[in-house]
Amino acid sequence: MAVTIRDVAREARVSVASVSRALNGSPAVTDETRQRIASIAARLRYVPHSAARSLITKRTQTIGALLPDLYGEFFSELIRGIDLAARAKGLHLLVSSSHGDADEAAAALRAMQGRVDGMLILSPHVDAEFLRANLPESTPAVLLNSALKSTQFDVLNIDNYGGAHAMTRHLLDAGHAGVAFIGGPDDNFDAQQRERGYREAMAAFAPKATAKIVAGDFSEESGYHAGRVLAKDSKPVRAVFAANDMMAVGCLRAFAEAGLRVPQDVALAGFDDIPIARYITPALTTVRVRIADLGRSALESVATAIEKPGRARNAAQTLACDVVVRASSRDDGRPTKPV
Amino acid sequence: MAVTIRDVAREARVSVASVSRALNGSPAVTDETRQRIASIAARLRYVPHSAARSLITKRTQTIGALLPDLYGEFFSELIRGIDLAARAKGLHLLVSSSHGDADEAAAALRAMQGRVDGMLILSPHVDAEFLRANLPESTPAVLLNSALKSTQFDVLNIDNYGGAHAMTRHLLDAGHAGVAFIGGPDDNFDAQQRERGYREAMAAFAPKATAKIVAGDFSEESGYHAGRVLAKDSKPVRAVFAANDMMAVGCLRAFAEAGLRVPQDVALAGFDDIPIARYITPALTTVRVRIADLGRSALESVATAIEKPGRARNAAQTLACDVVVRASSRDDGRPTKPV
DNA sequence: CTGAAAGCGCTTACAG
DNA sequence: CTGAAAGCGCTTACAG
Repeated sequence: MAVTIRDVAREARVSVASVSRALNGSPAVTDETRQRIASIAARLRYVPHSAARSLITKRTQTIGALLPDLYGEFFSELIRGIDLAARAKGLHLLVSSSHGDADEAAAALRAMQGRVDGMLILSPHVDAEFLRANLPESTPAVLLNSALKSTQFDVLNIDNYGGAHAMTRHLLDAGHAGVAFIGGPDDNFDAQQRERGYREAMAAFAPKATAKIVAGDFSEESGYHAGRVLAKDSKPVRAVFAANDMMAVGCLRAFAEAGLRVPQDVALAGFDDIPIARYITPALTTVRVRIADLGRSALESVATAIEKPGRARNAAQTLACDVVVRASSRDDGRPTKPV
Repeated sequence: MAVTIRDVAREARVSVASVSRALNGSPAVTDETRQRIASIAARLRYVPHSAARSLITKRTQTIGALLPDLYGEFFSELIRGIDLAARAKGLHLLVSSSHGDADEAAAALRAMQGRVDGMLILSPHVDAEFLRANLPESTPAVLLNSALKSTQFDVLNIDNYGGAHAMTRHLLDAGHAGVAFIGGPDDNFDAQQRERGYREAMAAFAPKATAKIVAGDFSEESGYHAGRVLAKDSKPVRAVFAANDMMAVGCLRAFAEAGLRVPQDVALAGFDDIPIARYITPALTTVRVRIADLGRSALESVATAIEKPGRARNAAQTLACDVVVRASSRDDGRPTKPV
């Protein structure tokens, strides 16, 4: 019922081989026959059967993306970047998201086997052991936001360190000598890098001040608790840098309850630039991550790995972040309405 | 290099036919051979070649999702619902998002042809004409949030009408006799349904009051302008219902500038329950849409359409919404901190 | 430049 | 219950 290459060949009075060559741009076809075949194929609305083609070419023209449950904005921005880049390269995108644990992620990864030419992997459950067990060595893959040092895969990270470093410096430059930090989960790669950025910026630009770190876990609630601790502190802090925006939101609430004004009494900053950041009062100074760029770069990296299987892997690449200054760290009398 | 069904057959000293039957659960195999074959296949890490299987079965076990650029949270929730349901059914998910115009959407739809067993389509660019031109009649498809009346496809909508109706009633019940409405884009299906819900609830529950509608276009900016108009009105309104949350956010800003307090002077409500809704001050009363449910239902509908090609289509199905009451419509002295 | 033929890795009537 | 064989729709050496 569906029209196949044989139908086109019959109609054009040529062999199926010629149809294949004409449609795939082989030079071994006269322009005239190519034209004729192309127009007949178009008239018949012929679409090559992708499975048949994959069977013989060993290519699916599809990239798989393995993603955990992610915050909405991050997820959609990432997919958007990946999707746009894939479209530009004529590649399809097979996604599997929402994996609660390592077993689910493993099952999803295995299920994609043979259906994709390469993989984009972003998952807290992924380590070297996991990949060895679930990803065939022959599958090109790019790891996103991973602590893994691999010679086998490309690794693409957000510049958590640089972003945190720059933000700490911004707060210090603004005259807030003592900057406290609210950390993220101990086992979280992003959190570790951000804390390191904070520590080193403090050591570099405020060598006399001591770094003050309160524990958190990226949740709003943990930010609230950290905020209460900081508000009660005997030596009041002049600036707080939370390792992510949600904790900054929680911290802000604690400060409000404690009667501390932001930014007049304390400056406050977060990390991620989630949409909420600009709508809370005061709008939150934060570090913006170029998520769509991350997705685009990742897609382009797998595409290259697929096209040139032998080439050397890049060292881990890192994507820049931007400091976004808003009212929460800007005590200059300007109104604190949404930016 | 990759292990095929022949390798398993050779190892198990049976024909490839038996391997196929054993692995696919055909009853025509002794339990003992099935066991032996299964364990050998596992040991060899055999994975059936999906293209080869698709070629013969005419099934890809894949659902395509065509999505426009969507607000982050909506997009990720929708994908999440679809993904979870697909996994439960052993189906893969091919996505194509971020289509700026009808041509891009058409190209994406055609590119998926032959790679999917069915389609989920959510796009403002899609109408009957578009589908006739770009979607083969034989492809099962479900339309999400579409005004289309189709006997060929299932249509799944959010209950915009019911949600707006319930919200209007809530505002009236709370004693705000005059409820004004900020509308969305004229050509937007959601916006139309929400406005209808507002009008009919007003007619039903406040027959003496006149419906007051200010135009908007779903942007924050348009909500801001509407808010300025309403604040200056000779007859001050007691409650404002914006057709989406972003406009409510803009309206809130205009009210703040005009010195109007929410909810003491005016109650305010939106629609969508975007994450920002609970973080602005005061937290916004709104209509929550069960987006993940929408995705799950849609996936299950295509799956059914694929399994039972002949069955009658459902009439357009509709998914319920919930009114979420927060501080912006609750002048009861409770603190207006985030809920 | 063009065609006949082999083969990619599966599934499934058809025999036995 | 099991196997030999055909065939799904393509691509690509191999001849000519």
